[in-house]
Amino acid sequence: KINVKRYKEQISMIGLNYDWDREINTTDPKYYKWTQWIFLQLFKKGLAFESSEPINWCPSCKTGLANEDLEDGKCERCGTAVEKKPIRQWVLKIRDYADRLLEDLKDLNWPEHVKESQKNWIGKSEGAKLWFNVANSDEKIYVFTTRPDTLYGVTYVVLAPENKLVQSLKPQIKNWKEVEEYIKKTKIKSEIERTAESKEKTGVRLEGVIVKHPITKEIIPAYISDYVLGHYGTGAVMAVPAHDDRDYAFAKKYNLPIKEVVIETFGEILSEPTRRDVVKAVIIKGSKVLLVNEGDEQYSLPGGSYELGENDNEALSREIIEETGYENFKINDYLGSIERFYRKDMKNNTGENRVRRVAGYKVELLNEEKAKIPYKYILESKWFEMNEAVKILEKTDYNAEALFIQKILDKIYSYTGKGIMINSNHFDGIDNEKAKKEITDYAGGEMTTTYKLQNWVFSRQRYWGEPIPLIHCEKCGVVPVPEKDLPLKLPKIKSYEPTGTGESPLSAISKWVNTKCPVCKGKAKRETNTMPQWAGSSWYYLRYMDSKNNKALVSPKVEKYWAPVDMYVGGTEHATRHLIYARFWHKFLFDIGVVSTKEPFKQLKNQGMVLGSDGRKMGKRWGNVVNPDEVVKNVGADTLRVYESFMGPFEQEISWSTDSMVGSRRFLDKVWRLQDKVVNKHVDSENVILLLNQTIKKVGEDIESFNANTAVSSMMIFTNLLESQEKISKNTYLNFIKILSPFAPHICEEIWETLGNKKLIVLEKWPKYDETKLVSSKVKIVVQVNGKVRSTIEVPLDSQQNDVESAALKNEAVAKWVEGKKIIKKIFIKNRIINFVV
RNA sequence: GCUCGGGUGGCGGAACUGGUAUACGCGCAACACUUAAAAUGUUGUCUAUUUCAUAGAUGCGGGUUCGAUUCCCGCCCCGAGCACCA
Repeated sequence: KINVKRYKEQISMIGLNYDWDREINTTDPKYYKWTQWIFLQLFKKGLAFESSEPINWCPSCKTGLANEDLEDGKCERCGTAVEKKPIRQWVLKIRDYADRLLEDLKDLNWPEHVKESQKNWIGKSEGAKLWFNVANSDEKIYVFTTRPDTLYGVTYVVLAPENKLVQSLKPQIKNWKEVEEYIKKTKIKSEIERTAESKEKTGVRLEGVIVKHPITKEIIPAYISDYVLGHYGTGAVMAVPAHDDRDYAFAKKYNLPIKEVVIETFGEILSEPTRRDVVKAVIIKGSKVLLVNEGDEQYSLPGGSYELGENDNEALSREIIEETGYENFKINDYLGSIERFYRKDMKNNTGENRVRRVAGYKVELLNEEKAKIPYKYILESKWFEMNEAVKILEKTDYNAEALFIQKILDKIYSYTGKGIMINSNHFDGIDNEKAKKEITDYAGGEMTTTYKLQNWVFSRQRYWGEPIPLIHCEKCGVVPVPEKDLPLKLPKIKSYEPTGTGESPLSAISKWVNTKCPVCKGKAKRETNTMPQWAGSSWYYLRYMDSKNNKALVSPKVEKYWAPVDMYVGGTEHATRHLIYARFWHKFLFDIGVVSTKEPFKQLKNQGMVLGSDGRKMGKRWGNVVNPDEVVKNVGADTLRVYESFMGPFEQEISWSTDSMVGSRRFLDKVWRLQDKVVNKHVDSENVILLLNQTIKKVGEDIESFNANTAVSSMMIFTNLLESQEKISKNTYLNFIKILSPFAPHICEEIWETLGNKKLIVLEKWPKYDETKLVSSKVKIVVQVNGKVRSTIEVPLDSQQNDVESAALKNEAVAKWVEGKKIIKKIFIKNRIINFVV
């Protein structure tokens, strides 16, 4: 109460006012009655459920937290690293609204980055659900994948350590001890540790678990690894090392097979090409790579086509020796294949339409010894820096081969792009995008959608918070508190300390906890968890519309009149918290007919924070807080208001600068002194009349578009003009005072009264500007020669091209540049510019 | 790594739809008023040069155009969001 009072005082001190009749307080039982009412509606619609899954637990605050309450895996309030702990809790099914929350973003007039944040947070991902059978078991391993097209490339499956399936498979797991240990180790790792170690993959094979590939029926191994997350998708993945970086890293570490099923294609796909497959070597020496000269300024990687019966290694070894002469090398990583189409008419072609499957290998040169007698196919070879070689190859017919070098440079060996299918039976040759659905169908899976958005952990084990209005009855189970009994108030209590056991402090108040079941009148206990701080703020804007209504949270008639909120201003930190929760509740209230709009806030703006003069967030920590009381005392409330308006764009963070503030004070002093020039009857010059009308227009528009800084700037310009006048008409001055009054209400009221007005200036209407007096009868025209400004001339408004031209050419500064030259072209834009091209 | 913003004087920042870049304010300098200071006013203040002028500057490099802070392509830097999301 003390804080509210103080805050109101400060607000009033700087001349801001609100309709305090509508004031609300989310902690007032009269208000939270309706917060509880909304919860009951959610409960009745099955959107609130009890769960005891592991959730984020802050050991310092001793309470569970929602995902949205974390920052980098730490508690947003105290910065403590959260743990995963199974706690009985109430959860809201915000996920059921994920699609609508995403879809309806499109029509909102919100800052792009806020929409983007919400989009990321919701994290919609389309793919397929597939399953793998486990031999000698009824269990199936379900996986979610966005790449069902790569199903033939699966060489193992991985379960999240926390996946329940691991427990069900226990009888078959021969190395249970090892597996159990790994699960334990994962559990104690905090979320941050788990992601921090992302480079090095770890895991344990589930020995004895025989998994069958759904199509090929091949037996593949199963692993658990913490690179698979329990709470996303199905908590299990099919691993395709050839087409996923993470699977590749894991496969390399545990020596698992890598099977390529999608390859990139180059060139246009031809009908009836001749096939001639080749194998190519990326021979590395330090940061350099060897290219061979194919003649005609064409370079390529060494290598060539297979001879009868040769496998990749044999063909490659032979080709390297033949083309480069090097004899001692080791063939290392397979770099994947590509398919390259060569048309007849290409530079280095022998006259047939040809397709080549090009397989690449990384080759290590052991020493630079060459064969004594050169082979007849030997080519001139040359070492290049790898990134240089990429550029050279890209200019040749062999451009596709640059990809192999790029893979080494990027250190990424899996291919995640588009292409055509290979090694996939009858799906070979088709486009991988097309294969997604076809292979899913063939494997008996289904296309599905997953979200990153987690359901909302809605209960807290704190005292402060709205009690969740539910009753646990021994016979009837969970029963809602009857609506007529709302609000369910918090009991008075001595100790607010959290218990730390995962139970709220309320659980210790037996008088409050023990109650009767509203259904069977038998023994029952109250729910002791409370709601998070977000609950009351998720709908408060609706209560402003009808703050005193005790029959409904808002009457439909009133809601129809006011809603939705036209302009909502808040900090950017609300992007993935309050603004998601409020949208969710609003949509729910829409579904049950309480509100008439799908979205709560039509337009959103993020105000930029005023930072300390050191550029840091104001706070005790840095001792850089600017106290408004002091500022008002020193320079006045109006100066503070003008300065804050003028300092910069509304949405931008700006450092406070007491030094710059004097400009605003000087401006107001000037305005004050202008009173001395005011004369009752005076005809202002055309300049003054024009600028007055322009300024009225601009300030009005700037206020609407939140550009207070340019509004103030234009008023300063006008003031400067008035200052240069001997006399000013009272009418002009008073019109100006009217438009200044929202920025500097105190001084303007004073001037208004001094000049003989009886009523307050705030009651005055916004002045109208005269459309006919916005533009001068003469305009300045910029004269350019070859696009360079050479002079400006003054001509009557709306002068025709001919008149402007002759006037411009008479101008000395222009004539100088045009003299003796031929004018090729003239560009004329009315009232703006004339440009001679010579 | 992906996505979204942004980069303009010594500083805060302005510039409509491609049409005089640097408005307005701060700071700084000189001058006027004053015994002096403050306050106020006047003038100047992007850079270089040969300073009545010319040339070059809106993160860097290209392009389109008579003309680009504005549009297109490639890069660099800063801020924000997400991040082993299968």
